[in-house]
Amino acid sequence: MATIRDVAKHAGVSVATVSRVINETGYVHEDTRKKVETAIKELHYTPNEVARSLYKRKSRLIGLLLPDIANPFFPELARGVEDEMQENDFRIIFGNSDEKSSKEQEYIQTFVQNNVVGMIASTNDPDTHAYRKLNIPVVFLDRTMDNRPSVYSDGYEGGRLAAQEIAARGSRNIAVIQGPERVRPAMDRFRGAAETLKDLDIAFQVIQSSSFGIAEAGVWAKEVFRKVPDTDGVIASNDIVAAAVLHEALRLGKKVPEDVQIIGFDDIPLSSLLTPPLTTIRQPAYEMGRAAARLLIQLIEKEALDNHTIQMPVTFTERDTTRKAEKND
Amino acid sequence: MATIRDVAKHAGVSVATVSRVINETGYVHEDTRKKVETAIKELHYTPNEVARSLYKRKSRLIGLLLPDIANPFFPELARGVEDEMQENDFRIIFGNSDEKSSKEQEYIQTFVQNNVVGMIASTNDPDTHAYRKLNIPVVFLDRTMDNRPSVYSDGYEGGRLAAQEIAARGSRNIAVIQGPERVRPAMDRFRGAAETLKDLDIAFQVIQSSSFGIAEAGVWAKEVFRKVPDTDGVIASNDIVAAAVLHEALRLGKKVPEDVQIIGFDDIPLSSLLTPPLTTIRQPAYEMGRAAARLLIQLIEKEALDNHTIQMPVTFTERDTTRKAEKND
DNA sequence: TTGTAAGCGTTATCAC
DNA sequence: GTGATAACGCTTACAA
Repeated sequence: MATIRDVAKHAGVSVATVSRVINETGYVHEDTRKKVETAIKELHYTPNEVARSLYKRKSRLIGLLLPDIANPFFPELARGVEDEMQENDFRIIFGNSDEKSSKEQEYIQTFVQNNVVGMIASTNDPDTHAYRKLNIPVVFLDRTMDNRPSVYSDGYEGGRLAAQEIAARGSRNIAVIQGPERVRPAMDRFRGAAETLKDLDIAFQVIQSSSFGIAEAGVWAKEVFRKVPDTDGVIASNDIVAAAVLHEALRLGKKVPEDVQIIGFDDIPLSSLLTPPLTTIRQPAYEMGRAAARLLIQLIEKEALDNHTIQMPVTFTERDTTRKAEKND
Repeated sequence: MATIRDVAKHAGVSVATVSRVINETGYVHEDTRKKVETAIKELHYTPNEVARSLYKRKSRLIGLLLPDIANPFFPELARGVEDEMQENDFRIIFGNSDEKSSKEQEYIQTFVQNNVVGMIASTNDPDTHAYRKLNIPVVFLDRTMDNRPSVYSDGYEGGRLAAQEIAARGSRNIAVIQGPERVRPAMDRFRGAAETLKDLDIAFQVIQSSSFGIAEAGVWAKEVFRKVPDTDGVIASNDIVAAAVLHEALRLGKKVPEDVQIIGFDDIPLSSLLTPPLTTIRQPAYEMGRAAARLLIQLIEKEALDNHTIQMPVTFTERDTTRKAEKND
């Protein structure tokens, strides 16, 4: 690899001059600039980012910490983050936390060891010391805490919508699957749904689920029909679980949506490919990722405040696991 | 952030000594080691990886380049890579190429600028100059080239299996969806299926598809039933497309698998949640990711040869979009 | 407008 | 056993 010295020698100037043309900083004569530029071309020189990072104490790297990229909601988020970062010449160091604080700490540590300029995290404990003591900006994505920069969608409203719409479509004995307790958006959704159902005076039962994983989804689905065999509507904690519920309902010979209506959360890409296509509360995951990246960049460039939060809209996405609404216009 | 100098001062020794205890290199008296270790603890010192990387001209970072993390096959791969790397204290800089050579080049460049010690890539052109000139090991994953370190599964055999099994289950007018032409595994699958069908003397028609994306899958699915309305078996280019085909078949009122059998490729996590669950040719994506990471680590540590290739088995995963096999034992 | 040299935080060589 | 110190490749005062 050619270094800045090689370029300087080749162009017959000093390294300082080369640095000046690379960074477009300070004066440099047009002729010398040309010389330097051809030298750079000829030697295929590209600056060593590590040396830069060492001197400036900041890199063009950001850390992205997600619970589990294999969970279909997160790739969309990640893709949004990556696209926005890529367009702004930032690169991403990526890690999965599995919701484990130990892995999280480990990644946070290596992020700072690598001089990342910022971090995007989807964590259950945004308030821990580990984040507070960081002197780089952190944007919390999806999982979020008040008063910290974050991008999320309104889980409570999502839950409310789900309850309202499934009720409006005639379900009267509803099973609500409650997501993992320590996952804030899951709890928000649950609260939104439960409170709305209560207000509407509609009977519902709660099924606990302790994870969002594909592996366990089938278990929660079976649990639903074991605990509430005659349910005519289920509000699932996310689309994976909803898909599993749909699958189980069909397997039991129930008609969807005639016998049971099902509403999911997230609108992962495959939801529309299910049969029947899944009605769900959509979160704009890709856009959330992009928004988080944009916010982080603003924070890095000090163009945004430290408590900026962005709430994205959730939308009722009507497909065919719910019946047509009863007249309500 | 505390530096090695701070630690040295705090412990009343030289930086050299601190370095020795950190890296467990050279002699250091038990007592001084203790002193240094407590100093490290008290100051919460962690070595600056950037400085290390600069001096040693190698980091603990590896580059991972995938076509599109939002395509459900790749998160599994990525997760496998990440888990293995994480366990070996390597971190990942991640990028999506969108199969675009320009993005690919850009990432390769920034990977080397950041001193990555190795790279894992899923690319259509593993043979380009961009890779050949690299002086770090590269493992090609899924998309692969002979004579270069790679991990992939046997697409040809997969195609053969799909054809054989769908034929054994009675399909006689088969639609084979051919994946993108420049994607090698897709072509291998197609060849495997087409040649097998030819050998078996079974009629089939080919539907071209130019991408693996979720967005377009529905288009190819419609195409299938437009071009081959009376087909009784479709071999899809991957599970996404298979899911779309299943969806479309059901929408058209066809019975699956009675009227049409469907076989996919990959076995993405959601395939088993479809109704009916999708029969598919499974690739062990997660294990492939892990294997690629392991191989790369061996290459980095010079424990493996430069042309080491690992072929993973594909397996016929029988679920309910195919009929029970006709007696063939 | 350009060059010299210090410094970023490490590791490794060489004396002691 | 331990400590100075050069070096990794860059940026940026400061001088010229």
